[in-house]
Amino acid sequence: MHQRRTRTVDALRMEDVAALAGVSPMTVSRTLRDPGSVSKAMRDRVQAAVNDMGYVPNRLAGSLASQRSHVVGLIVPGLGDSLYAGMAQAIEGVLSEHGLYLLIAASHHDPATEEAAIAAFLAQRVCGLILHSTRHTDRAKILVQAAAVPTVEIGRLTQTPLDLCVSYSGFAAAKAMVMHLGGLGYRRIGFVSLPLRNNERSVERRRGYLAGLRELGLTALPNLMVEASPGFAGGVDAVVRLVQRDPAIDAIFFAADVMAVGALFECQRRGWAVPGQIAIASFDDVDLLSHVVPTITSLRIPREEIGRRSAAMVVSRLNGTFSGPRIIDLKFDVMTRESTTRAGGDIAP
Amino acid sequence: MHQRRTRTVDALRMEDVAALAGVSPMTVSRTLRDPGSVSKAMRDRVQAAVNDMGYVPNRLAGSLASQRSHVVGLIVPGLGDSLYAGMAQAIEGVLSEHGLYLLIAASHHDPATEEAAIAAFLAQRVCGLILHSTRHTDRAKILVQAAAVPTVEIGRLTQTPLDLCVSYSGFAAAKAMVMHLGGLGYRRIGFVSLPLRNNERSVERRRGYLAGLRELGLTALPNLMVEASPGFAGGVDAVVRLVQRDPAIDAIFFAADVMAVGALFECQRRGWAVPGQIAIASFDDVDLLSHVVPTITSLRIPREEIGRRSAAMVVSRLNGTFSGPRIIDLKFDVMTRESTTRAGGDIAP
DNA sequence: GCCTTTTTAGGTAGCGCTACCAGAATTTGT
DNA sequence: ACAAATTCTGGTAGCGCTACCTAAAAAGGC
Repeated sequence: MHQRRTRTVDALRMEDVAALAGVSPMTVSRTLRDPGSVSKAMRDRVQAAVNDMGYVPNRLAGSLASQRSHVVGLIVPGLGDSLYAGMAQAIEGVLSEHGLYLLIAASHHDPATEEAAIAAFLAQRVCGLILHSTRHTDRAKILVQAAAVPTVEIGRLTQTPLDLCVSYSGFAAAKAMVMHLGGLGYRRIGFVSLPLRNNERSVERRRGYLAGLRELGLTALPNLMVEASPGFAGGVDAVVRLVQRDPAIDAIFFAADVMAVGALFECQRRGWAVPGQIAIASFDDVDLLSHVVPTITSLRIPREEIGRRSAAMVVSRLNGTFSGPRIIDLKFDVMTRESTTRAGGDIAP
Repeated sequence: MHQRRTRTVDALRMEDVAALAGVSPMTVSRTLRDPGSVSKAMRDRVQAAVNDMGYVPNRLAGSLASQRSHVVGLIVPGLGDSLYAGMAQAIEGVLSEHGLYLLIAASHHDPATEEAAIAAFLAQRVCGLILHSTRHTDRAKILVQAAAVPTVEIGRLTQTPLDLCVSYSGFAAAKAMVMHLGGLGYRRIGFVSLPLRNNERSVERRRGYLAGLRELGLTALPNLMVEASPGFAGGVDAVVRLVQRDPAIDAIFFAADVMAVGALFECQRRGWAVPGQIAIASFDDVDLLSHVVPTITSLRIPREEIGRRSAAMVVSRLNGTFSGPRIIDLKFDVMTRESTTRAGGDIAP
C-alpha cells in the first residue's frame, strides 16, 4: 500500500479536520451538511476545528460522491445586452439564496455554440439548466433529455418546451401595442424588427404586429416594415428609411432593444417632432425609455420575474416540491408615455 | 464485494465506452484529453463509440482526480449594471476560447457577501478568480492566498493586489477630465459622485477631481460637490441640487454611471441649455453617451480590454506561460463631444 | 535476424467526499 | 433497575475519473 503521488502543499481534507477535532471524518461531513444530526458537543468541536484550520471543503468530491451538484447553467445570447444581464441578475439572486451557483455561457444566437455549452455544462454535472433560446440542435435536445436535469426555456413562450418554460407571449405583446396605437388614432404604423432570419422572437412579434393591423382593419404595407440591426444605430437607420419610403407615416413601433431611442435622437437631430410628426413606441421596457425626453411608450416585459420564476422552478424541482404548470405565461403591460401622445405634445422646449 | 448503491439509470461511464470500443478505459481517457497520444486506429474506434453512445464525460470526477478544474470564478457588484456585464462578456469570450467556464456571483458591494462567494467558489475548486472589488475581508484574503489560485482584481488600480491587477487609474482619469474642462475655459466645475462611503472607486475619482482643480489654480468649493444615487434618477437629483446651490455653475462632471444622461434629460425638461448654460461631462463611456442629443463628453474606459486582459492573465498562469507585470495600468481617453462645446453649441435645432 | 530503443496500451491505486449499514451511547418505559 | 426504543457516531466501499508505472507492441540499429 505505497503512496505514489506525494501529497505536497495540498489543501486540507476532512480527515485533517477530524483528527484535530478528535472525531471521525464522517462526523465532520455530517456537521457541515446537516448540523442537526450531530450532538451539540461534537458540532462545536468540529466547528472550532474547521475555523481554526480554515478548512474549505471540496465540493467536487462531495458532488461526485453524492451525485448532486450545486451549480446551475445559464445560456444566454450574450451578457453585454442589459436585457439578458437583468435576467441573469434575477436568476443569480434566487439561486444564491438556495446555496446554488451560476455557470454562464454565451450562445451568440447560434444553436451550435449553444450545443457546445450545454455539453460542457452537463459534463460539469450542473443540477439545472436555464436556456434563453428555444431553438436547439437535435443533439442538444438529446443531451438535455438524457441528462434528465430540470431545464427551463425563457426566451419565448413555446408550447413544446424541452421541460419547462417561463416567458410571455411576444405575439400578444406586439399585437397589444399595435392595438394601442390604433386606439390612439394612428393609421400608418411602421414596424421595425431585428433581422427575422433565425430569430423566432422577431418573427413572433411581427406576427403580432400583423394581427394587430388586421384587427384594426388596416392593411399591412410592405413599405412600412423594415429590419434593422440592434442598438441605437439600427433605430437611426430604420427611422430614416421608413420616412423616406413613406413620408406620411404617423407612428413607428420598434420591436426590440433600444432601437426606438436611437430613432428618437435622430428625429431630434433632424427636427422631426416626436410626437406630432411621428409617434414612437418600443418593446422591452428598459429604464432609459422613461427618462428620455419625450419619454417613450413601450411594453413592460417581466424580465426580472422571468429570471426569478425560472430559477425558482429549478430550485423546487431539486427540492422535490415542484408542482404547477410546466409552462408559465407571464403578463406584460403597455406603458403609455409622451412619445405617442396624440393631442400634439406640449413638452417643454 | 457486494454493491450497495444500486446503479439505476445513471449516466454512462468511461468503462461503458471502453467496452463498446473494445479498449481499456485508460485509452478512452487519453483519447478524450490528448488524442495525439493514441494511435489513429484506437482513436477512431473510441470516437465512434463516444458518438454512438452519446457519452458525456464527468468532469467532476476528472477534476477531482487531476486536481485541475476548468472553471473560473467572477465576482462583480451586480450583473444588472451594463458596465459589469460588458466586462463579464469579454471575460467569458476569452475563457471559452480556452475551454474554461465562468461561474458568476454578485457581491452587491459588500465584502462579507464577497467573502461568502469566494469561499463557495474555492469549495468548487475554481482554477482562477476574477474579483471586481479591491476591498476584501481578512478571511477572504487568507482564503485566496491559501488557495494559491490565479486571482485578478479589476475594479481599481491597486498597488497591493492579492495577486494580479488589471485596471486604469480612476484618479488620473478624473483629473484628466477636469483639466480638459478647465482647458475649455470652465471655471465653476461641479462634481457628482456615488456615495463615497465604502467606495474606494468614488473616493479615488474625487481625489482626481480635486487634484485637477488644484492644478488649474481653482479652489474646491464644497457647494459644488455632491453625492448621488446611481442611475438616471441620481443625475436628475444632482443637477437640480447643484444649480440651486450655485446658479453660476458652468460645468458638471458626473463621475459614474449614467447619471450624466439623467441630468441632461432634466436640463432639457427645464429648458437649461446644454452646453451654453451648463456643460456636462461623464465617466464610463457607455454607448448611450454618443447617441443622445447633444452627445456627452466622457472618459472612455477600456472596459472590454480589462475583461479580456484579466481573463488572459488567468489563462497564461494556468498554462505556465505567464510573464510580465502583475499590475497592468490600461489607458483611458477623454472623448470630447457636444455637451462641453464652448463657442455656444450650434447643434442643429 | 536478434537485441535495443521508442512508442502505445493497460492495470492499479487513489483524488476527497458521502451513502449505507452496524455498533455504541443515550434515553425511555414499566 | 433492566429491557426496549431511540439517538448518535464510526467503518467501509465506492462516486468516475486520471497519474503513475509496467508490459506489450512497433520501430530502429548492426
